[in-house]
Amino acid sequence: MQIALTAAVRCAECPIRHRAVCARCDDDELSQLEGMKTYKTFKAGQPILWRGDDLVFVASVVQGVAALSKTLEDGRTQMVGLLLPSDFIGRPGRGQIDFDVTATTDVTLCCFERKPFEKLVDDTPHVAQRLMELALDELDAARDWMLLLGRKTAREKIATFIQMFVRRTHTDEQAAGPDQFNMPMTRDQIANYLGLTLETVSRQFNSLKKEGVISFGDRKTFTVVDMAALHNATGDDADGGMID
Amino acid sequence: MQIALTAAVRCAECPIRHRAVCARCDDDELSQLEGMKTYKTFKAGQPILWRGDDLVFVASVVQGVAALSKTLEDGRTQMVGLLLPSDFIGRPGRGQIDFDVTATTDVTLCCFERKPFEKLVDDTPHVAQRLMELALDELDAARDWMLLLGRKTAREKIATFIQMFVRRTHTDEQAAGPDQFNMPMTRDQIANYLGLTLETVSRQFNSLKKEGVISFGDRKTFTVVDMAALHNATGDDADGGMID
DNA sequence: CAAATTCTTTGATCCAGATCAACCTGATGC
DNA sequence: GCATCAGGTTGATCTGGATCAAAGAATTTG
Repeated sequence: MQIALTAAVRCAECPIRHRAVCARCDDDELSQLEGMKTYKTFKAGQPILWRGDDLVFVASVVQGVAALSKTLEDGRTQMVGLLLPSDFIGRPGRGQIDFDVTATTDVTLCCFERKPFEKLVDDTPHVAQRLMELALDELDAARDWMLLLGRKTAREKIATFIQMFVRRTHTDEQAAGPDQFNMPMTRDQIANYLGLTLETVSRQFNSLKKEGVISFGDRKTFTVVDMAALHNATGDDADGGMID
Repeated sequence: MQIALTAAVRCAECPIRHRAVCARCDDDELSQLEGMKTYKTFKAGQPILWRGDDLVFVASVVQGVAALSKTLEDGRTQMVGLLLPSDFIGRPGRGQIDFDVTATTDVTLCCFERKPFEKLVDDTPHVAQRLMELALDELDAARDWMLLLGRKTAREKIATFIQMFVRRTHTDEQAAGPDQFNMPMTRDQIANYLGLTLETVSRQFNSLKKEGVISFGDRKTFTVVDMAALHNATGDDADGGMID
């Protein structure tokens, strides 16, 4: 889990920091792909990609939240990744994916055809390098999540989730206050991300609220009242394991 | 989780397939690093790297098993990766790691200094590409494990673990029979990998044995008697989600 | 605005797996 | 050979979260 958002620069043509595609949008690599860019939108709940689909497009999330998830034979599912604005779908050399991608909220994607994108990657070493960096970030995040799923209590899972979400969110434009943030996911979706049930998620949220660690007015708007207490509840040690 | 072992070729100089460093050892990229290569061995239980350590070396596992693990403040730990022979430690651009690496059995590593290795990566596009591929394989494996940790029952976890282990192992030289294999990990280590306790691991192993799915003579030697039943017990659907 | 629908909360009960506690078994050393 | 010790098994009990159930909000629809 990374604290710092990458120092990505806003692409001149695009209402989004292309965190994944390009950490230095000012270098204009992506301009080579201008004209091949299309926006697609998906309604909350809609599938974006199914497991096994051919990846015709790669895409940046412009707005909204999407989720990567895996399902067992009998229907139990587990989210294995969250895609927030600036996150990227698609990797060089991978024409298929092994998970479903679903719109968690209404989502806008900025899509590029796979072919020219791969050519760009091949021709531009530092873009390739940047994509490697991002894959490794995802790997780190996945491993943090493995620790959470394997060993944390329900309370610790919720606290970790809130902390992660605030960190990924609170520099964004839509941040309404210091540690206030919008929670665009339902209890059920959060449960799927944390390996819990929705009832347990609800109970733990309310217990953190009762203890004055967080508070929420509107059901979608949270404030972290006591950041230190929240961190304490995560079970992580002091620095939270951040590398960069 | 990948079924197929990569078609890596044995390096002329090295008693190991350099699965990670080089899928085409016959192209001799690694020969550029000859002379910088050192072997290091670690006794079972010994730490290899601590979280936060600077990575002076990158390394291939030649023999034995090592584990990546993460620890909570109060000592609970979770393995977040297994390193079997031919697996690789160290990524281009990452000078530090965010987990501990420990020898699970006695381990031999083939180490290269980080600096010349990174230069090799920079100068050799298809090695860089290969490393990206491997990072993505690890990411896939991590996500499979997230599903396991978050949603599978103890029985399903054990069955999945055995299946994974057989698949990663049974083409190796040391494989004694068709589906017979050596289990170099203790119940405790397996528990740490699966997010269980050692007692539960023991009970589930014995219950699978009682049902005739597996059998074991020596405590370290297992045979999968009924592969179909084993797969059935994993909770995964038919093809197990393999991409390549 | 009422009705329908989708989320959320809250309570009661249950159970898979953790925890606690012996005891067993095989390997290593002296 | 016996002692020690690290791992493994097996049983009894406990408990965190799941499951089942029902009753509130909020939001959407007509």
